[in-house]
Amino acid sequence: MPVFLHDTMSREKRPLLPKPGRDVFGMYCCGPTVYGPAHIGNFRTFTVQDILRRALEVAGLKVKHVRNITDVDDKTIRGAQAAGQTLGAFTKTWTDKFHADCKALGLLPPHVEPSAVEHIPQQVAMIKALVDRGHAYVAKDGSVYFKVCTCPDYGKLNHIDFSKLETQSENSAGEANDADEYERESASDFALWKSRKPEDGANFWPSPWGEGRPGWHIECSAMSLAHLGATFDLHGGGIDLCFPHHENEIAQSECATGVKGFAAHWFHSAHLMVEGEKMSKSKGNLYTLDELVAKGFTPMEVRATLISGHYRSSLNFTMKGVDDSRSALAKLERGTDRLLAAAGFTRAEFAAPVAQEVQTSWGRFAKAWEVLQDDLNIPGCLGQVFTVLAEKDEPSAEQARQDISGLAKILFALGLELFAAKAEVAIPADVAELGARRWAAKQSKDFAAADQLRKDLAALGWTMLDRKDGYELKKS
RNA sequence: GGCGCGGUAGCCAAGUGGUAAGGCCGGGCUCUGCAAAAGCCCCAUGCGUCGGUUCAAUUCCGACCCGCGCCUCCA
Repeated sequence: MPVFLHDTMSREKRPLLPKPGRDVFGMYCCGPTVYGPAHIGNFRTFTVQDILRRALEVAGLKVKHVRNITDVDDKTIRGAQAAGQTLGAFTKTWTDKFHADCKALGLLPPHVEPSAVEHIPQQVAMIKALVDRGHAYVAKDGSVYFKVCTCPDYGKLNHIDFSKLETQSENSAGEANDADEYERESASDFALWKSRKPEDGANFWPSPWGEGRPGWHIECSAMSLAHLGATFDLHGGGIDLCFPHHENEIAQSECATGVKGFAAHWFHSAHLMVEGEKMSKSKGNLYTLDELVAKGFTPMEVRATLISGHYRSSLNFTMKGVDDSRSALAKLERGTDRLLAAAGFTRAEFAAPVAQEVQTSWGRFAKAWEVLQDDLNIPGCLGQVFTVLAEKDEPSAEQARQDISGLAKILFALGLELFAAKAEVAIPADVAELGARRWAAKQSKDFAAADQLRKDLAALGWTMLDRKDGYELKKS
């Protein structure tokens, strides 16, 4: 059975399969603008996309996952100038940081990660096609704009009838939407090519219309065309990109290639709230992965938190939520350990299946997989996993082996890596000594002394956990 | 105004026309010198409000209340 997913354009849940005659499922996801560290809101979207890709692979599809790097726009140019760096050096710094964060969060690298700067000739070619076909015009200053009124079905993704729409007098940022100011014929028209301005510094490229740089929307159209063709299977991004970015992509691509059906399926994920509030710079709640790690959370705990809600619902990210995820992951590990013991396997034998390998057995986790396949219901899937792990009857070794096969695939699809080596917390010498003395006191049944030493340890912020044949010191 | 999303226990969060998964927290028990850890058990007669359809609605329909998103470059 294929994976079913809600499609933004048709507003229906539809099966995900490659186009007839193709054997690879092509998916394009709008990637980060590399002008600073990505925040957890960005990573929610990328994590959900990662799980979709993993689930498709577990389902047996060959997937080509393309996710771009936006490395030229207002923010990257301004950032590079503020840092006194070239655009390339500046964006490389943040691209590297993005990759490091992705790896920590267990995101599989996309199969292709195109850079906008490296696809400027393709963008120019696409703009030229739009001009030649009468879908774009050149303004006095050499900028090129897409002429929305030449695209009759513009608005089809967002179900907006643009011919009837009154243009707003200002945008969401409170700035005037003044067509004249931008030399546009209509306020709905958008820039394909921006003529060179002094503040762009060294960041300009040649074009038939003079020096300048590409507009934002055209990047994704050109890169998806270059790597997936005029039509492909799925296009994803955060819900905020639905309009205008994705609407514009459709218009540009379909008008430039003359081929309708740009993306067969549109996949949008909802936004993250933080502690009940919308994330914003002014509120200072744009957490980065580093900030959460500094608070003592592991990236895997952050990942588990980011997927604790359905992708189409906004999720309230809280520190308590990450704490909850920590406890839940620990419970998942204990349950997995029990199952491994019942199957006669070691942790080392519990490896994630290679992506292309399709094992036949789901064991008791068939239901969990079924739930995940239904519009990527991650919380429902995890609920099923816990339900099975909590079942009373001890499974037979054979049953447990089948279960392990299913569980490994589920956890691979979710990208949840268990049993990661915990960071060793250095134990100060004085704490270690108190611990040793308490253990000795306990062994000699001097419980009064042992209790006092436990209190001393607590005063230093440490907890002592007694085992049968030893003890463990943990920071409390 | 246009186009959408959502309101389920203390917190988070699935789901269904036939009587509410799961996680966290909390409580109880077992184990234990103590403390933990672990295991077991308990924890919504209720799913924003009011109507309607139905043998039956949290689930469908309508109205209303509340929260949220996008509407020109924010994942």
